[in-house]
Parts: sequence; C-alpha cells; structure tokens
Amino acid sequence: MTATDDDSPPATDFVRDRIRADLESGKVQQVVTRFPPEPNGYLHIGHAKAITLSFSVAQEFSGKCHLRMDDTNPEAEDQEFVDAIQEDVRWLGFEWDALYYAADYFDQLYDWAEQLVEKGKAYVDDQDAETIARMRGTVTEPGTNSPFRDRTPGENLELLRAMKAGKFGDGEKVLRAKIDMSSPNLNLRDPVLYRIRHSHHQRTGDKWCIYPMYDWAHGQGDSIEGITHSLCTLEFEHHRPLYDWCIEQLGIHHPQQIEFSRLNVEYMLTSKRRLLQLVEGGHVEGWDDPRMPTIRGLRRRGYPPEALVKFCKHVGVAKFNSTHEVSLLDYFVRDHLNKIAPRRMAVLDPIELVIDNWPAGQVEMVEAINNPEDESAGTRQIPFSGRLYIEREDFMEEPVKGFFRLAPDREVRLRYGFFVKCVSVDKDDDGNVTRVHCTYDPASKGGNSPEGRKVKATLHWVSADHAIDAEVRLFEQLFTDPDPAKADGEEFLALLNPNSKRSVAGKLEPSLGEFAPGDRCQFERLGYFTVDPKDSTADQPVFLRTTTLKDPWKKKQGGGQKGGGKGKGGGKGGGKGGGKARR
RNA sequence: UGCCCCGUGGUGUAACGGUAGCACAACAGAUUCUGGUUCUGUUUGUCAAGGUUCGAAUCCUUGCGGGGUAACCA
Repeated sequence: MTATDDDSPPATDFVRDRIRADLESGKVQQVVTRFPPEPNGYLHIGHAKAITLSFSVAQEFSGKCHLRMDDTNPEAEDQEFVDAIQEDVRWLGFEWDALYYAADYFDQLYDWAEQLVEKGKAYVDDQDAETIARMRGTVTEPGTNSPFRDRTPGENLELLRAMKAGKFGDGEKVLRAKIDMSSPNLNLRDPVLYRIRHSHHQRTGDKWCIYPMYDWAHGQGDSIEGITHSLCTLEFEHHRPLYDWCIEQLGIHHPQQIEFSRLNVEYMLTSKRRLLQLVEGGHVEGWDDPRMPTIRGLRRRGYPPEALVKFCKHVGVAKFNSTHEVSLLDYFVRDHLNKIAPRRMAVLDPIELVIDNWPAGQVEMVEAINNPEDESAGTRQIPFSGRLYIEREDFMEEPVKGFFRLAPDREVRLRYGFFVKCVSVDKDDDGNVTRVHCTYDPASKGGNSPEGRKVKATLHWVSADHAIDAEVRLFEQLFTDPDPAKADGEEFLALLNPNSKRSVAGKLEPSLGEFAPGDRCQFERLGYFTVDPKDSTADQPVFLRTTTLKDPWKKKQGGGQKGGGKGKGGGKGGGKGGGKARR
C-alpha cells in the first residue's frame, strides 16, 4: 500500500502479464511480493526501480508487499543499514505491509536442513573452499564428486549438529546439497547451503555459528511469507532452478521467481562496491553526496520522490539489458518541480548594473508571481533600487547573432521591475566590463510594456543593497563517460569528472533568507534549487542545484548545458556517432 | 569455451499471426514578463538470411550481436 499519485500509463509488461494470468487461472488468490535488500549498504537508484516494481505491482493487484532484510551474512551487515533502508523506502512513498528479517527464519531453515540431510539430499563436506571451487569444474568441464559425498544420512546429521553446536572452526566444514556435479548449471553442482562463521549477528547475537547461504534462505523465506511472485534481477536467473529445487524438496509453498533487467542510467554507477570506493577514496563527500546515485544523494540534491517513482515506472520492465538517458530522469524531475516549485530570483555570476536616472536612494517594491503554474502560490514583494546585480552572461558588449539580451543601446526588461536601456559600460585596466550603466523607463513599472513596446529579453536581477549572500553549488555528471561501469577495476576513477562540483557566491533576493533546509524553489532562468539540509546553517544557507532548466540558447552556443551536466561531453558533433550504449 | 537470457527509431518501451504505437531526445514553428512552461508539426525503427503462412516484429532454423554465469557474497 502506498500513496504515490498515479497518472502514469497503464503498465503492461511481462511480469504483470504473468501475474494477471496467475490470478485468472486461480493459481494465486492474492498477490504478495517483497523487496529483499541485504542491509550491507545504502540503497541507490537501481534499488528504486526494484522497490517501485514490487510495491506498485502489489498495489495494482490489491495485494501485499513485504520488506525483508536479507541478513544471512553477519560479517557484512549492520543495523545502520537496516534503519537507512527503511528510511529510504518510506521516502520514496512506499509502506510495507510487514517487515521481516531472514534471520528470523534461521530456526526453521535449520530444521529444513536436517530434513534434507535425512532425505539423503545434503551432506557435510570437509573440503576447504579452494578445493570445493576446484572440484566444481569449469563451464566446459563437469565437476567431480567430493570424497565426502557418500556419507550416510546418520553420519551427516551428526556432523551437521556438531557444526551447529560449535564443534568446528570457521570454514572447517560446510553443508552441501547433493544434486549433480556435472550439471551445466554450475549452481546445481552441489551448492553450499551452510557455512560456519563464529561471528556475532546484529539480530540473532551469538545464537548461531552456522549461517545459511542465500540459496538456502531466499526461496524458503519467500515461501514462509507466502510470497506469490518473487521479483528479482537477471543475475539470479541461473539460481531459479536451485530456488525451485529447494522448495520442491521441502514440499512447501512455491513462489514464482521472475527476473527482470536492472536499471542502468547513463553516467551513473549502481554497484555497491564501486560506490563504496568513491566514498572511501574521498572522491565524493559521502553516501549522501548530491552527485551520488544513492537515494540519500538524490534526496539531498532535491530530487522529488514522486519524480523518481514516475521515472521508475516509466522505464518499464523487461529482460533486455538497457541503459537510460539521464534526460528522461531530468524530464520527470523538471515536470514535477515546474508545478510545485516557487519561483525566486538569484544571480550566480553577478555584474553590477547601475541605473543612472534612478532617484538617489529610492527603493521601490515590485510584485512578483510566485508560481505561474500555480495561482494559489500567490505573489511577493521584491525591493528594486538603482544599483542591481544581473547575470554576467546576460550582457554582451558586442552581441553575437542570436543573442537578444542586454547590450549597448539595447533595451530589456528586468523581470517584474522596469525596462532598462544600456547607455555605457565601465571597464577595468584589462578592458573587462565591470559595470553596466542603464537608464530606466518609469512607465514600465512592474515590467509591463508601455504603449505595447516590445523587448526581446527579460532578465532576472537582485537589488545589490538588499541581496543576501549564499553559497550555491552547481553540479555536473560525476563521470565524463556515460558508461563508467565499463572500466575494469579502479580504472573507473580515471573517468571521474573534475568539474562535477562547483561552488559560487550567489546574490539572492531577500525572501530566500526565509527558506528552510530541504525547501525547493526555482531560481528563474537558472534551474531548480534546494536548501542543503546538511551544510546549511541558520545564518549561512547553502543552495544546491537539483537540475537546470532547459536552455536552448546555451545549447546552441556551447553544445551542452554547462552547469546542469547534461551534454554528451564534447558536444562537438562527433560525440554521438560512434558508440552505441548497447553493446 | 559450455549453459541460460535478450536483440523494435538516438534512448527506452508497446504491438500476444492482421495499419509498427507511446515517452524522452532531436529538429521546425506558435504562444510567453523565465531563450522555462504550454501548443502544433517533422525526422528516425523491427539485427541478418532462409522457412511456415493469404499475411510474420511476433512462429521455426541458422548465423551475427549483447548480457549473465565457474564466492563458504547477495
């Protein structure tokens, strides 16, 4: 159950088709799904897709969805992550019908293991890990049987109990399923079911010194919970025969495992290991760095959960291994923010604009619309004076073709303020423009055009004496290559974008001082921003750019949207031809 | 190299033997006090070759291409 708005297209895919068929045939009465993360790391955008799928499928078919911590490996897992996972799932807007832990099934799982041994379908192996791996054979050569494979059920039972009782050291023995050492599916070559680990489990304490492997725990966990459709990613496809085998041996409720392709997004990494390397290597500032594809990173960056969920629904479910363009994610983020984000004005690269004919010392309040997409957002008052800041790139002493902002002798509108006309410029010794002088037309107050006079551009601005100062952080993609995952080992670090983060001293309109951490808004013409919940202080707000606005002008100029980190890198034109994302 | 899965415009995703559609992107235009939004229009596709069929993206065969897989991880 959840409360995410749902105006996405009626989803049809092979997973839902299958579920619908199972419902119609009567094989299943009520759909039960689950999201089973291992609490050994933070969730990322790839998990968001899996979460959205399992939870929304349950919603659509009036079923249930469980959250289950897959905590069968005490050495990797931590309470910190079980808390973080719940927080992230809830932030996305989903609420589980039940929270379970694989560790709570350890007793049952063990009983079933004894059952398997008694049936002669499992045995205790004394070989070490290396030997077992070697004896497993290769993809082209069959494995060979362990010399311990033919122990009697009685002997195995005794050994298993001794394992459980702590009579052996770590790695001395394992329990293995007795299936087929020559199976073309390596997972069926007598997979390990239990290993000895004398370590403390965050949930069961020191009760156990043997822990079940994924293959012995997952399917049975699904079965215990009455899961009907167990949705997982493609790499578990080869495990399905084993999943089915375990359940059939036990004769218990048989959930249907269905695999789908995981989410890939250009420029993003979704490998826990590599994300960890970024954090530990200090390449980012932590798991919640706004450039990270983690849920926490995206949240801090200001991405609305609604946009993420819509994106996840829109990308669809298939078995084809695909990579999505970031522009699709951006689209949903902008689409949502456009409707809800209040508009404000801020100048990020200020140049002074002086109005020569402005009455000395006068300040006029002008009225600005808070959100043209939402009338109920109302209006606000902004101080206007004779000394302002405008964006440096909004002035060109020698305008190029197509540039229709401010230039000598040219008139533009200052949004909600007045029409101003550039009459002269001040320059420093190097010839750089340091100040723009204008005259204004008092009849244009509010930005309304006197007697229908047209101007080609409207600029944002702030009053120099009233502006508040704030640090504003602008981001580009973390990597310079759309497919950083293709690099081997640590090579992906060489693909890190040195310009992925930039900090500027912004001049903001006064009302922005009232924004609280986590608040979002649009800086007109610049993009969507949020107040950093982490680095902002009461008197020193830090604004983070969530994403830019579409900017056809900038694109025409440079071939890419600088600050937003859209572009394909060079933007030279050759950028597109060569590589297909699909390889 | 065995086995498994998958190939539909630039990127994704529908079409379930009967007109290849949708979204994003791109391009062009209209509107606009954000070069935003909105609106209109345009370009681009069934991996290849055979076969079955009145008819194939869909079924079959082969080839080619991509992904996964040989942890006491999940």
